[in-house]
Amino acid sequence: MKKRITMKEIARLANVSQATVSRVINGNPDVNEELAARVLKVIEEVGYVPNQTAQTLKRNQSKLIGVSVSEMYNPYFVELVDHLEDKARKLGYNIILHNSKHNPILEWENIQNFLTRQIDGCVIVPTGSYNLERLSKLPIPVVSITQTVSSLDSVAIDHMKAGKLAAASFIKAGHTSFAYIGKSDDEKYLGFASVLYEHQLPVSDVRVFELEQTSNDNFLVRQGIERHFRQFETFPFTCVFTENDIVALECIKLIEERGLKVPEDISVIGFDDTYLSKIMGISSIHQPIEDMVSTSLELLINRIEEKLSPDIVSIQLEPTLMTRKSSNHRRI
Amino acid sequence: MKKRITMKEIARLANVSQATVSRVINGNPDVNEELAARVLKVIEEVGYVPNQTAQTLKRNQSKLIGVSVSEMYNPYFVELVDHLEDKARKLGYNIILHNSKHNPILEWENIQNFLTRQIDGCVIVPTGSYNLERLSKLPIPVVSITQTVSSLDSVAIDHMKAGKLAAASFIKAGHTSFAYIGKSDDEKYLGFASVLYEHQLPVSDVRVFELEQTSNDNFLVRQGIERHFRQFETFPFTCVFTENDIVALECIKLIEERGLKVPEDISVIGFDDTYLSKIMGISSIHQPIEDMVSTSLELLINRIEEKLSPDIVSIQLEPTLMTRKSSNHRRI
DNA sequence: CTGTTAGCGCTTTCAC
DNA sequence: GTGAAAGCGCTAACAG
Repeated sequence: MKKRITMKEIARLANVSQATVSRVINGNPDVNEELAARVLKVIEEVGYVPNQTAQTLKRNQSKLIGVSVSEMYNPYFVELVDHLEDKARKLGYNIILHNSKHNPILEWENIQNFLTRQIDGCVIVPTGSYNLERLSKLPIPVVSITQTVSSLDSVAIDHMKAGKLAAASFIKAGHTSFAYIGKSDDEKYLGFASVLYEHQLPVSDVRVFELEQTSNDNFLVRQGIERHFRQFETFPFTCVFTENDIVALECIKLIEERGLKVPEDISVIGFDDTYLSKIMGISSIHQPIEDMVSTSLELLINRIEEKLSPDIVSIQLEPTLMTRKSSNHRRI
Repeated sequence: MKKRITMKEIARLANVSQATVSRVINGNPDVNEELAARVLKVIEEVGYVPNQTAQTLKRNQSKLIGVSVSEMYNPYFVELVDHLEDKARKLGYNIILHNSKHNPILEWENIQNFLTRQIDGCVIVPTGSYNLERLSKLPIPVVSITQTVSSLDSVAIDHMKAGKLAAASFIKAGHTSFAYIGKSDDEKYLGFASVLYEHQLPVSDVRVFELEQTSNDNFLVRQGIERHFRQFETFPFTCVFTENDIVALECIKLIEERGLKVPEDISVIGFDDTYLSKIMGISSIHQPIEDMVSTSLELLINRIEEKLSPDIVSIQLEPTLMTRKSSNHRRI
């Protein structure tokens, strides 16, 4: 490797001390203008860039943020990463990205790697609860994004509220028989069910379909839904709320392959409001990604700079329902 | 910030010298077993992780690879990033990600930032030719991925061949009138046209539709295609080859909104073979992403380790056509 | 086999 | 205002 130019070299060329070069670079105001100009000129000429590694070592801050997401198949997480990168850069930080692939072991390895890299803080989409305990004991701040967890600072939407929005929308459109595809212990579903309950609708009749795969592999998602749907000659529900947009899309395709129409026969509402739902005209619960990212980063950086009381901060943002073709139909 | 534990501290606790701790960590075989065990025990107990920043400074290698992609909307690039991260990690490297958003200025800023971070090498999806010159003069190796460029090492598919595959497939299915949506100076199109020419089909009649946006915003893609399509009462072509899957998808939607059927009336072949085409049953040119990523990384790392002759390496991989519903129809 | 020492590139007192 | 010097955490000769 060609040797990179160092500050020492700049100092030699500009005929000043290394300390002065450092001062110029860091914008120290009380450097003689002429000297500063000379240094800047040399820097420009040789295309010197400071060695941030050395700065990190000396300053004991890397300006690096670890980002761990649980997957990249769902476009929702991609948008998250993209905004995190962009916003972090604007705040003077870089991100170092890891995909934990829903694997807690890999997640923990990644965290260790982050530590090794001297990251200043970490934004994480947790794989589950497996590492939360250790995560909260890390010597650096950690913010959980998209999931509210009790042991960490977190920024997420109000999932309960999201479920309520979907249910309310279905009820308003005249639906009386419901299905939900996703985990039954998810707050989305609790919110969904609670609204039905409030309207004295038979919550116990809601068809809840649990899937092993809800992303990663569309074929498996499809198979999972199909397995559940196969048990019905005719569907005992007129609307479906799904855990994410990928599931919603596969669900709609399966319904249409039966010769039924969406939304006329069955309405569908997805989750995440990714471009998948936008392209395909699928109604979906919108998560304000940019807000979530800005909020997370602000929170994290405040923690890094130790400006906050030690209490855990838990921020919940408002979901909104984007109604599109797939649920734009009134029953009876 | 809580003070992180250092090697010195481990040395003190294990009652050995710092150098010995270093030897143990780096797996130096000739350390007394008993000592090694003692050191390992302390490391385990206090949860010590080495400071890679210091290692970087000392060893003059960061084990960091810069990755710059031109966008994240097209799922193709996401897959690329995901595999790069995964594969790099397995090779002992981490990636630092930047999105240049098709902006050469931002791209160059990102590169400078990479340099600052002491990356060992860089994998880039160039925004265009704007920075290629400077890129080739960097003190670290750079590999262009997905695009073959003359001034840098590169790994890409044979775009010419890809265009040929699409054309050959259309011709075999009996098509005689063609359209292409994408840049006309793209090798894809050159390959496409060359096959028509070989078959004595009227190349000059091929409808070439250039788009300003081919990703980023589906609505704009849609509008772009629509603007071109609007000029026809009936389409003067029976098949369309598109620059990427997003364009293919929007194209199909617009055709179907006209009451035409895909593939019966018009066949469509996309590009990239992303999950979009898989979900939607769109025929597409497959790029062997994993191969491309492995090859790029191998090449890059060989460069980093200076095991290669200085000649520019240009690797072209084979594209394949994945035939799905959107082009699965034989004319007459 | 193990400890001592120099120094990676930078920032930051501390003198002058 | 500027330079000299110490030291961030680690590795790698060099001695012993």
